Amino acid sequence: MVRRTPPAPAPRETYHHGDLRAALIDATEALLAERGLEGFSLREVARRSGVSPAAPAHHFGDAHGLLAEVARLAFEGLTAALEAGNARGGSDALARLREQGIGYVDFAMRHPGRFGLMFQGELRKDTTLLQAANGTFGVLERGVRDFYGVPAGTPLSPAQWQALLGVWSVVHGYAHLALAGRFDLFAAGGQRRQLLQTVLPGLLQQHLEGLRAVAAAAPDAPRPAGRRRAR
Amino acid sequence: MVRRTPPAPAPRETYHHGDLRAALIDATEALLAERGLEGFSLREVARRSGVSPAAPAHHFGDAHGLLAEVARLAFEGLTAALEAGNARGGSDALARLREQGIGYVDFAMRHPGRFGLMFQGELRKDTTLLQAANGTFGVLERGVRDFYGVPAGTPLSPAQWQALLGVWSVVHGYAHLALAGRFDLFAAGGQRRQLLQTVLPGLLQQHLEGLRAVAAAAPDAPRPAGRRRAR
DNA sequence: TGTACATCAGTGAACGCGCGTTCACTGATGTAC
DNA sequence: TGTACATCAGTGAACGCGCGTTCACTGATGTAC
Repeated sequence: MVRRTPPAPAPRETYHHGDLRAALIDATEALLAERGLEGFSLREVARRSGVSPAAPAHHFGDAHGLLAEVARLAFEGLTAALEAGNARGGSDALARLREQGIGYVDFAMRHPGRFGLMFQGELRKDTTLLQAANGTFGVLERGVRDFYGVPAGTPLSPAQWQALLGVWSVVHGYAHLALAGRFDLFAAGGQRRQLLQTVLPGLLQQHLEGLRAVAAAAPDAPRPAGRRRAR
Repeated sequence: MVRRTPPAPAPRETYHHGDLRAALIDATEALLAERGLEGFSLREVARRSGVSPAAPAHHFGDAHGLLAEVARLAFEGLTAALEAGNARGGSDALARLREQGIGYVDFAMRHPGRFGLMFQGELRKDTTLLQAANGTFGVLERGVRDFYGVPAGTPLSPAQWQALLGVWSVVHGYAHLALAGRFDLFAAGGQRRQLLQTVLPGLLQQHLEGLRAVAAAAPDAPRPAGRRRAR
């Protein structure tokens, strides 16, 4: 919608780019992070990659193809971040879930362009991306199952659904508000990274302890998981 | 980015529209809800309002002016929703905070176009809108102060900051995920409204009870608020 | 109640622009022999 | 090791399109007298 003067394109010495595919993806992520999906354009991405507007077609077909690939990388990356968090949590189920949550927010902060794309745009209708999404959020679900000791296949109780949606909501909301700059009121610039590192873990820990109390009290959640092996 | 054939414009009998200003705002919200900010165009809004592309300029100056007005309404509406929730909560500080949270999510579900606009786009640089945002989220902050019995002016303790960011995150994340269709895995179509009505209150209640426990334990939070008059 | 006229709200054609995509092309790379 | 040639990766001009905004205009409304 808004017009801007394009930044100077980077001239190139060789005819072939070398790694245009990766450059286009990087430029897309940067552009999305700067201007959001409404500021995205294939020509601008080509410009930033120092390449003619027709070049991207050789790698991604069309604009949708490029965005779909960035979205695919987003789900792949978030899945990896959640699984790494889970591993980092060690032998305590609550710690594993907490570290998944920290991984979720950390991924969003490191890849704002990718993260935003997962939750907006028409890519939501793409069935392969829907499957990727299910895979990603399935890691969180397994974390909650792990926490409550509910094996795959067994349906979750209402209180356990509530726990899953709650953990997801709290980390997602934190990430989205932080990226939208809504925490800037409380901490400007460099302080924000510190906010992430100090406030979030405590906040999550507290939230999760609430889940443990519920698990202990609820008749439909047979046992709070306590200490078990990491997956 | 994507081109679509425009829906048939609604023809009009009279030369003057009657209430074009309101019609443009409604059309903008609907368009934002359908296609997001990247699908917004002033011409499409004019088309849907059955009016020539030049007509909106008489009411809003330019495209930015129209979006800014919708954003202003968004902050005004969310402020009202939070305050109504607070009043609905009655004499219990925890209930007041919980009802604020339910109001937050309910507003988002009823006005997806407005809600999205508050957290994306370049309107974030507009200083009057920033003030409106501070006013809106200040209601949440007052709710937390109320809960912990911390008068305005007194700085919040770290644990109380954590509580504020946590409540905000959980309701915001819930709203954003629900609007992004990410809960569709668990509940399709009509069930989603039910999900809102049953899962969210329990989830919030549980989260808030965690905050109460912290308040009772932490030395920097002098007293859990218990029962006090609603503001 | 009627009339002159200022003001307001909308028209529709026109403008220049950036966009996505196409096309015939060309430079560079790699492979078969 | 050298050469012919297919394949690959990028060019740049061109296309048609929808966009936001402008402009001179006109129909409708409301107000002064």
